[in-house]
Amino acid sequence: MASSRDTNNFIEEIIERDNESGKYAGAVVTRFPPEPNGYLHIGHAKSIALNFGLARKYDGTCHLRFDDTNPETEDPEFVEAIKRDVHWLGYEWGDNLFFASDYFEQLYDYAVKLIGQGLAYVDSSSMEEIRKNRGTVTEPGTDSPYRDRTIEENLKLFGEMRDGVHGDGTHVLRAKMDMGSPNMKLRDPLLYRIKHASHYRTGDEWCIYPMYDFAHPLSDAIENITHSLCTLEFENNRPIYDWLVDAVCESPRPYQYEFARLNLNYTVMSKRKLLRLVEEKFVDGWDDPRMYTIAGLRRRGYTPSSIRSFAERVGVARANSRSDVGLLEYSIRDDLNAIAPRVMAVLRPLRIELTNYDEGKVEWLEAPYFPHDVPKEGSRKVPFSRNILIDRSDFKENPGKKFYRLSPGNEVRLRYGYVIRCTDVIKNDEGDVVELKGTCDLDTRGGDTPDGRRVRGTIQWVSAEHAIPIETRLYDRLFSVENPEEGVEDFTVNLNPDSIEILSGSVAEPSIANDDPGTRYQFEREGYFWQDPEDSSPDKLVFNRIVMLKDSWEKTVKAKPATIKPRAKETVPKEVRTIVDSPATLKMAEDFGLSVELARQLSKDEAKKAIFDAIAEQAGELSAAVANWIVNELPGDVQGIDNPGPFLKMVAMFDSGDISQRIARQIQVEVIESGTDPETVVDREGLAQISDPSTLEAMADDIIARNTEKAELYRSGKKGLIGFFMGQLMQASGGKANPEVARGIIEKKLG
RNA sequence: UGCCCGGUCGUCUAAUGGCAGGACAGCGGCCUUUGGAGCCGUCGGUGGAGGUUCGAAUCCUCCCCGGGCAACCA
Repeated sequence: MASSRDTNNFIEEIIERDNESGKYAGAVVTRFPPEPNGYLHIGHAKSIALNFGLARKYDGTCHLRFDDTNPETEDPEFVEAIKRDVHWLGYEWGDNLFFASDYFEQLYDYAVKLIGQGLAYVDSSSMEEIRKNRGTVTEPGTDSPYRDRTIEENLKLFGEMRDGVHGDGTHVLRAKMDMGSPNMKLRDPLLYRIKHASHYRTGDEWCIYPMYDFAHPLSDAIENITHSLCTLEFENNRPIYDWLVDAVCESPRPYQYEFARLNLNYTVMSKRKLLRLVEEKFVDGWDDPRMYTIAGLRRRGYTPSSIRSFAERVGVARANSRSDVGLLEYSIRDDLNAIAPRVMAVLRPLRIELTNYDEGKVEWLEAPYFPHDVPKEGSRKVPFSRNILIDRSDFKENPGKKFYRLSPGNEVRLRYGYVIRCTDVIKNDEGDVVELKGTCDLDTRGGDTPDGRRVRGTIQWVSAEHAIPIETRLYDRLFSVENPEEGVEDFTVNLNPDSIEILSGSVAEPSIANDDPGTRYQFEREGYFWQDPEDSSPDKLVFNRIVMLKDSWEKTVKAKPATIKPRAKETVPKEVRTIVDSPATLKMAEDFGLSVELARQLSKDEAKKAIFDAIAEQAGELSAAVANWIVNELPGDVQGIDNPGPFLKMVAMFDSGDISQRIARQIQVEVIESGTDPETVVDREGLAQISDPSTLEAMADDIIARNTEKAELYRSGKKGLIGFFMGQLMQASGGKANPEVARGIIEKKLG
């Protein structure tokens, strides 16, 4: 079976079909179209990876286009931030950096053209009137009184709008579509509005600005985009896209495809909610390492490649979904595991004095940067001395059964160091452990036990006199529930109060002083860390925890928190519905010998019922078979059957077993459309059904002989494999085998 | 309540009428100088009811559930 890596998502399927048909002569041009009004987040990263990834995969190009059509919210600061983020993620747009605002003149010309075609008009209604006339989801809208203005008048008014003679909100340009459309987006969508506002790129050159529905499709068309990918909420806008592009664009034209946006559990994703977190100081800015903005992830220490592989792993589909943030964490661990040097740091130090180790003595022990299973070289020396700092959590005065670390009287190995034993516990007046005393087995330098005794625990440590003080910042999920927005008025009530813990008294081994400040480490047994790019300095080293290590110890200790989610509630119909069939339906069933279900389905479908009604008489005894075929096998786009004779004959041939259903399906379009005698088609193509048992037996023998393992599996109980054998046989016979007979033979032979 | 879209292991995603597969998570084991990594195993799914078919996750009907749409935002 194919793995997820080499199966295509639905967009790749579309592209490959288009490449095969030569629709765009093999060209693939995508685009990432952000509006420069905020920072990019991990959801955008999915879209970026999709669009740029597709271009990369199909040897195409991906444009970076700023959709800057609303001067009131946009800012050049965001343009730079977005460019930086896209670039950081590892994608290049080369010369293909565009701005919708560069197309304003061209878009204006398109609008004029549309007016000239009678497809757009200037509406002078107020905002309230427009809103009122739009109707509701259940009621159609009503036409604007300005809808029938002459082309000349529209042209004049639109020109005046551009020239600034009208005030904000006095007129808009609308597409003349359909105020009665059940799709509300199509009720004469607005194309241009007047805004006497300065645009960050075009200044005061314009006082009318195009709306998304107008600018976006036409910008795609201008740039010769082939596949325009957006999120699901734009689905209802697609008809506008098609309408506009068809109106002004020659083929091959771009097409819009929608996919599901990324949602992550334990966080919020929308720009507005992220903005609230920043503005109300729940976090410390857009690049707070707890934020799933690109800037936040970058500062936290995520690598671009980890985000790309995350996007790859979540995939692309059309079903709304909420991905597990654990998958993102897996992605960064997976990435860093292979590249991050291991060093030792102690987050919450506890001193242990090794009373048998000479005071003032220092040994520099060899410590490899990578474990045996990471194929990378390198090592450094770490100092060992009488006073050692270990993590408080690695000592337990009353250890449980499965606690393998240090406890009074017991041994633990100091990684790359010695095996030590705890001899004394020193407490303060409050009874807190403040220091330990112990001994060091001098024969175990490097960690090996010459006598072969087993030491189960190994912990990290730092020599007290050589320790480098650092601050560590431990991040946890920003929200304490999977879906912060669910069931509450204000999502901020679900904020996790412990999403950050700052430890000012941590220490690290001295070797890190010589490293590049951008180094991502694994602090052994703690997690992946790197220096905070904003707050860390040589005087005060500050480390962010990028992600914890997977910890199966935590899990065994902590009583499983209630991860038990309420099981999907049973779906019981609110009321038991009784289907009441109309007398006409029952009569039809009676008259033609149809099952009630079949009659019901047939009467439900007007087009199919009409087809049946027209030929029912002629069908005679065959009427039930014909009705069945029409309901279940006739393609939905068949409008009518002009010449029913051949079609009836085909059904008869299927009914009598002359041809298989598969073959009948195969030839039905030709038979219906051209009225060819089905017998002619069958003879010409040699499609007669094979029902002769000896022929089929020979085929079955052959297939079974070539698939002995599968046959064995079948015999041992994997009955689903019958489908495999049937498929093989149908393929071998060109679809002509009588399936019923064939199945019987296979089942008998596989016994 | 109108229209549109969707519903496959706990999560994400394949299977395009023919073997329900993969990844993450979980569980168990092996290994281990990181309670990491790795390796092996395992648990686990087609929302429901009918219909068509030799055969349905896939096609048809009805029901249930979820999402989107009534900004001069995108």
